[in-house]
Parts: sequence; C-alpha cells; structure tokens
Amino acid sequence: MSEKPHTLVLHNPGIDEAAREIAQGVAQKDFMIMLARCSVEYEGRGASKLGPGDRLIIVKPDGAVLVHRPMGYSPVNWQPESHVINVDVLKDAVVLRSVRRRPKEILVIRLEQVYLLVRAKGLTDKAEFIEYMDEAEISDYIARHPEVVEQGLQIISRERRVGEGYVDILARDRSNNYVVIEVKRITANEDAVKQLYSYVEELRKANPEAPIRGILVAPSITKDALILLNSLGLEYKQIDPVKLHKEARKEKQSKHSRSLLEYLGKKEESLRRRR
Amino acid sequence: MSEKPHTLVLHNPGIDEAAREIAQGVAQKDFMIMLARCSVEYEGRGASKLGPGDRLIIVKPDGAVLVHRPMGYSPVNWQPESHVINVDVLKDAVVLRSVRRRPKEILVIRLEQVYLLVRAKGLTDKAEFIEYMDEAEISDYIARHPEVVEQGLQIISRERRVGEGYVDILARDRSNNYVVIEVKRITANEDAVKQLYSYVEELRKANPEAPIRGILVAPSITKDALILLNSLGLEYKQIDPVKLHKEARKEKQSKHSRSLLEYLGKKEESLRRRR
DNA sequence: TGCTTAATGTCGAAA
DNA sequence: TTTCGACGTTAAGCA
Repeated sequence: MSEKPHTLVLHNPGIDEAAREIAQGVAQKDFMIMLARCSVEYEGRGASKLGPGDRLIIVKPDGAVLVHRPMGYSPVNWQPESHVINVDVLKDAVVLRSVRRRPKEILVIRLEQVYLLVRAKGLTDKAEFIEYMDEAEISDYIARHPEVVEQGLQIISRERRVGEGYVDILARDRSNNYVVIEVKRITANEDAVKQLYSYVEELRKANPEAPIRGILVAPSITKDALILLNSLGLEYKQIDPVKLHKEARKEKQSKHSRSLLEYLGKKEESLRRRR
Repeated sequence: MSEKPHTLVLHNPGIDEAAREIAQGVAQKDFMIMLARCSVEYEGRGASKLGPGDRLIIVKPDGAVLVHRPMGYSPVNWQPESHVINVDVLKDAVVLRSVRRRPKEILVIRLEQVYLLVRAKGLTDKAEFIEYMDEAEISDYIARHPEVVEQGLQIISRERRVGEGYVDILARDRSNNYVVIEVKRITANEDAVKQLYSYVEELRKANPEAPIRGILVAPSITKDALILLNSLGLEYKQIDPVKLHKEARKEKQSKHSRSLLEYLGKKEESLRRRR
C-alpha cells in the first residue's frame, strides 16, 4: 500500500550539483537533510547572524526549515513554515532563502560546502500522537468522575493501606457493596489482576460479611489476565486514556477560567463595598 | 587546522548492523542522523506514545535527541540532553533508550526499519551567534548613550522630519555644533551616505549660519560609501552591534532591578506612613 | 484571522 | 541548586 521511502544521497557534491538537487528537492517537496558548512542570517521579528560552521539543515515538505548546530537541543535558526523557498548559486556557495509570509521573516542559509545531501521521498507517518496521563492522574480523574467506571459509585478513600500495598480507590456501588478499584495506565497483565485480588481478599478477611467487588481499570488487558480475572470473580472496565486526557485538560482549563471569574467577582465585590 | 568532517552513511542496514553502528556512534559521540520507520514512547514530566511511522532521528554528541515527523517545525519527541543512551536489539528492532537525570525522563525509540543511517565525525562550529538589534533599537540605545558615538553629545530630538525624510537623531556636540546622526544596522552603502547628506543639506539651508556635522553610524561601511562620505565632509562612526546588544540587555536587566527597588522603596514608604 | 493560554516548553542569569 | 523572566517562544483551542 504505502510504498517504501526512497532516499537519494550525495556525498560532497559540487556547488552546482548541490544547488540543482536542493532546488529539485524543494520543488518536489522532498524531505531534505543537509550536512554542510554554512553561514546563516535571519531577519524578521528579530535579527541574527551566524558565521561559517558545520551544521545540519533540515527542509521539510511543508516548508519548515531547521538549522541545527552540532550541540544543543534547539535549532540555532529556523522557519516554522515557508511561503517560498528559493535556491541560488552565488560566489561558490548555494544560497537557500526561506521567506515566511506572516510574520514577514526571511532566513538565508549560505552553504559553502555540502558534505552530505539527502533527498527522501515518500516518507509516511500517519500514527496518532498520544499523550497519556500517568497512573496517579488517571486515578485522580476517576476519583473526581467515578461514573467513567460505573454509575452511582461513591468514593470512600484513596490510596488506603490494605495488607502490604495501597488500594488505588475504594468506593461503594449503588447497592452499597464495597468496590476496590485498581488503575493501570497501560495494558493490564496477570500481575495487575493478582494485585487487585490480594486487596479484595484482604478486605474480605477484614469484613467477612460484606460483599466486595474488585474492578480493574485499564486501557486494555492481556488475554491471560482476563481469564484469570474472570476465574477470580473480578471485573474489568476499559478506559480510553486519550479521551480521559482530553477531558482532564478541558476540566483544567474551565477550572482555571472559573477561578479567574471568581477573582473578578471578588474584586467587584470589594469595589462595591468601598462605594 | 580543523580537519574536514567525515560522514559514514549506511543505506537500509539490517537490524544488527544498524544497532552496532548506532551503539558505536553513541560511544564515539558522533553526530548521528537516522531516517527510519520507528515507534516512540516517552515518560517523564509527561508521557506519550507514538505508533510506527517514518521519521528523522537526530542524536547529537552532547546527548540531545530529537525525533522529527515529516511535517512541522517542532519535534514530536525529544530529550534536551541524555545522561545515558543505550542501544539494544529486540525482536527485529533496534531500541534506543535515552535517559535524562533531572528531571527523570526516558525516551524510547524503537527502530523497526532503518532507511538511512549517518554518522558524522569532526563537525566543527565555533562561530558566534549574533543577535542584532533592529535599527530602532540601536537608535534608541544611542539616544540614551550618545557617548558611544562621541563624548559630550547632547540629544536634541529623535525622528525629526527634515525635507522628505526623518533624521534618526539630532544632537549638539561639545562645540555646540548641530550633529545629524544616521543609523544603519548593517553595512552602510552609498545610499546611506546620500541620505545623511540630504538631511545635512536641508538643515544647512534652514540654518545657513550654523555649522552642521553629519555622522553615519553603522557596524561597517563599503569602500565606495566611505570615499563618498569623506568627499562630502561627513563622518563615519563604527559601532559593534553585538556589544550594543549586550549592553542594552544588561541595561534592561538593571533597569528592571532598579524599578523593583523603587517599588520596594515605595512600599516601605507607604508602610511607614501607615504606622 | 487574531487572541489567549498551556507547555515534557527551553534557556539563561541571578539569588 | 532553585527560581525567575524572556523568547524570533511554539501550538492548540476559541471568538
């Protein structure tokens, strides 16, 4: 389906050859990488100049340009996106000019010597970038919103010491049964099931009369773990960490706005009092 | 003196070969670039997961690691610096783990297929990165510190309309002569000289009696411009934008501290008044 | 499009 | 080492 990426590599190309290839690469929207001795000038929101040195230059199909020095995390110069990129040969150097529309900015890279030039075609990357919450955050969120596990749950306690460990969440369901909730950020395995079971058993020992449920909350569960879980009379509730993350973020923001409103409210109030 | 950088390039290496080369590159602190199909996981201040896709991976000698998707300015995953990077072969994939000490963070890149692997040695980049001030900032700084142009200058006005344009700075020298100052951020050319001359002439027309000097302030000047300038009886004062930038930054900071002190002083004062 | 806010922000300098 | 402020911040979510 997706054809394999193809890379064209030039070692120490001459100026003319490098210029031709870079121009073609830009025109064909290749993903390009250059290792080169170059100078860089930038002018736009700020202005900067960088004398000759060996650097990595990246030109992406969408016009993003990055110049990286041999050390350090952040690029020394860049262009988040280019409206136009043009390539010229000037006095034994390839000059790459990237112009951004708004804000109006220009990045000029003068390549004096190209050690390596790579044109990559057909790179495909459609994977979704997922930002997780960590286990504590998921647990916090569930404690605030127990309905994502089951309707009608009432939280009793968090991180309660039971036997040798700590139960993530202890709650009561609508029928007043105790519910032990164990949260996992990633695929739950048999260890997670055993852990949950040990808490449930400890609580049963302490409260022989009360019916005690155990729910394992995780984005997924291994086959073996599910079999073990069922055989032990425990339950599994699937959650979507991405969805939770988004919800939590929304909540965070609205909470922030609310506190600002509260602040403004109080300010108004104090003003009123003075009048 | 500085030996020419050397690049070692592998096309579509096998897993074992890639792992060996990457491990060597890490050990030898090479600057490494990989184009590969990979998956990435991160956990530290945040946590994320990225499924398989074609990406550019950069590993710098100082342990900075960057993972770039085919589009966009910013890396999808990164590590500003690594305390340790280790390389393993696991189930037909090279696994690169970068661990950061503080904050404790781990970045795991699982390379399923390496299209291109580059090890670069001997990249040298000692150039100073210079951030300029723009013309207005230089002009502002000179207005605050006219001594960088000449001792004893007294600023009369800024951006005064003269003829068809605006004089950057108008001042008086110690002998009470008018001084027209034209500021250029970059190498001044003949146009700059002509511009300055036109202002000087306009002022001379308006004040036939007064002796009027003209000073062109710029980091450098072209040969032709200097000749023209001299023939027109104008002057050139070289400034170092780097130095100015640094001075201005210092000033900004001390100004900030001063205003904070003032603030504290006023606070004390108001407290004293209440007592 | 412009504005506001969070970020694995990063980075540098002062305390 | 921690804190603080600036940044060519960038990037996402809304009005």
